Amino acid sequence: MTRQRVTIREVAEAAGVSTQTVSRVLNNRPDVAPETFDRVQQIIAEVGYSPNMLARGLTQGRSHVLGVVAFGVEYFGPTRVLTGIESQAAEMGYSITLNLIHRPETDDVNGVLEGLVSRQVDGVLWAIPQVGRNLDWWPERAKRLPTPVVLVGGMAGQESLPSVGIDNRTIGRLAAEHLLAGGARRVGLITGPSRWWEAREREAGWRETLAQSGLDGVTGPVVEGDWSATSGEAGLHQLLAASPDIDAVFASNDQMALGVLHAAHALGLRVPEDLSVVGVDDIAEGKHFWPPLTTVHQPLIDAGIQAVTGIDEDIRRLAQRRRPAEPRAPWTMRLQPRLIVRESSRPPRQAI
Amino acid sequence: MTRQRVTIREVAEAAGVSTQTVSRVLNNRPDVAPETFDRVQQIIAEVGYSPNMLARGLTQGRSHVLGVVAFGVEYFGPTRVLTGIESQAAEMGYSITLNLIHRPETDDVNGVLEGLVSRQVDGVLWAIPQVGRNLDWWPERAKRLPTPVVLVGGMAGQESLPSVGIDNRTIGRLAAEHLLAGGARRVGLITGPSRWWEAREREAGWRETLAQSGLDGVTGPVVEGDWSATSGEAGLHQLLAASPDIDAVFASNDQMALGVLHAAHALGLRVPEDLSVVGVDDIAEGKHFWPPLTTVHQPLIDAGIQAVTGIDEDIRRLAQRRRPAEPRAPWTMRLQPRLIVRESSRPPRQAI
DNA sequence: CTGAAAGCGCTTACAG
DNA sequence: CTGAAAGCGCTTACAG
Repeated sequence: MTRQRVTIREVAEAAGVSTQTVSRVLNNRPDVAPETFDRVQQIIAEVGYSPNMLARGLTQGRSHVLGVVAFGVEYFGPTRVLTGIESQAAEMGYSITLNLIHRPETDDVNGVLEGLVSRQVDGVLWAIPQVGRNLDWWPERAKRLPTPVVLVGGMAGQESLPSVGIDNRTIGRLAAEHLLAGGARRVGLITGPSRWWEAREREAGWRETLAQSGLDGVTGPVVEGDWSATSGEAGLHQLLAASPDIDAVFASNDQMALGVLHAAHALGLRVPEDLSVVGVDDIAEGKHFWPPLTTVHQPLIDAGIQAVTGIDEDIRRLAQRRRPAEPRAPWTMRLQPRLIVRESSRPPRQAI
Repeated sequence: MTRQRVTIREVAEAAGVSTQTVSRVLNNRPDVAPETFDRVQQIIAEVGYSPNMLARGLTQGRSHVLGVVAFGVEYFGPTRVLTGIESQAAEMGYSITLNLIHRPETDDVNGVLEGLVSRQVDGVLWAIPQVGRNLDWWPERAKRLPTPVVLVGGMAGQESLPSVGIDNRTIGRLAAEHLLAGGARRVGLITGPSRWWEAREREAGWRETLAQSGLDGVTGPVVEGDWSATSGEAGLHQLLAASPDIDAVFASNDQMALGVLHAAHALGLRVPEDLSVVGVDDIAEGKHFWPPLTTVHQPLIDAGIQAVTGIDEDIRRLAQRRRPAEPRAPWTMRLQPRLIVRESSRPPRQAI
């Protein structure tokens, strides 16, 4: 931990050139004599020089850092998004600085934005779910930020800001269609917290699809969980209390679906014979639940990748146009979920 | 996205003072007249000034950034460690820059170190598991780094580098003791990959404890998994093939334990009556497995917190002593795991 | 193809 | 208590 950091100046002296020639080599500029280029590069390797990105950032006015603000990292979704962001960022030459928010609705977020601006990040990736009105102020706030912002994750409803999200309504639709195809006549729902936009969208997709089926009474009771397995477990009890004849349950995530499976076992209900169960997320464990869980997969890694690709484009545009810089128009990318059929749900019946 | 960034100079002009007076206010120096202080601070608020950390870092020679290198973030362990690191870092005024490594044994890691040095991080938190010989070169490499390094996570064996880890041997011991107390007479093991130091330590603790029991034949067969539930499922089959009379299984993580539960159901084995199962990690879902999983909890969030606290201390020491800077002696912190008894294992028998 | 000068936005001694 | 000067390590025009 004791090595003295070597600067461009020492490299220049050792090579017998000026510092900006070294700088040219560092940045792979074409206008350097081949011999000079090689000599400098050799010295760089010899002395183990590596450029000071702080200094570079200061002169260039960009840090090559992306600020990522994410909702925890203990949940499946955020983790996937972050994985996509990190790998794509590395790919494109960005570092990321990570801030974790644990209560998406109430945590003060101005402080972290300040911090990111202070650090001169080139762009901000906002991977916080829309809960209550926690995104209402965003368009206004974003305008006063000196960098592009991209919303990423579940929300795809923000028309006024660049965003990449998942089509949550289709998630509900896929689940309901699958349940109907398996012969369900009364489908209960365990939704996520109603303040969560994603939860409401999934519910809406579920509700629309069941209504369109024309089957009488197929839309069963709805109870609100908190995404935890424990709430899914309690949820099944409530559902059965409200409507003992339900033969299928859509849980708005896999954890709650796990709770449902657990409760069903405890009650002696057979899954899927007595009760079909569908979750959302496609967590790795789902394949090994008992029985293996049918679920709806969200392409969240992709969402992370697309968000980085998109913000990079925004950053470049901003850098090109001289002041006054104009961002490109808000863009939205909505990725499609995919049904994964396993054994917790009755298989589609053959058409007669 | 268009606001012009305001600098210390403009604040100084607006306040009618010099830039270093503004700097003093920014850094809460005592030697400023109260009226001046207030006036400057008001202007700062008015114009929405926030300091450029790149410039500050350049002059101060420290970035207030911690470089975190972690093994993925799709697994439970790394996620917990990262959560601890992030919260403690925020608490202590550090930002973190995150690099993810997906293959801990083979991925080239020099590039990410270079990158961190370039970014002038104040310290490096290395949260990569010890697999094969991937840590052998570390002590040598660390010496040539200009910043402190702390190893964090499972490994606590590195005497030559500061580190905070979990006592993995005790994990194996706790599991084996619990199984013995429940009356197990033949205990199989599904271990993690043998190239993983953590897996070997857990196995050693398990083996020692069983041997010390003096019970003949209590040490059952060992099969090697890859941490996945799928490998746990296959593992139980192999274990039974090798020794049909096993009445307990220790799985080296909860995912593999889940696979064991799955396979046991499929085979019609009752858990825990026919087979006691114990895992490691205490993942959130474990409570809702069927039956709820007995496991060994690792204080990984704490490990992350302690790592940040420790490296902060190292950073401060390094900053105080003028060159030649001497790091404090390598320190090691080993945190203790904790058994969580649920229903997948037979309860301890009463002493006669 | 290469270098002398200026500057990015701060902080650190050094005067007063 | 406050300011003029220098410098952190680079890059960006500008000359030649």
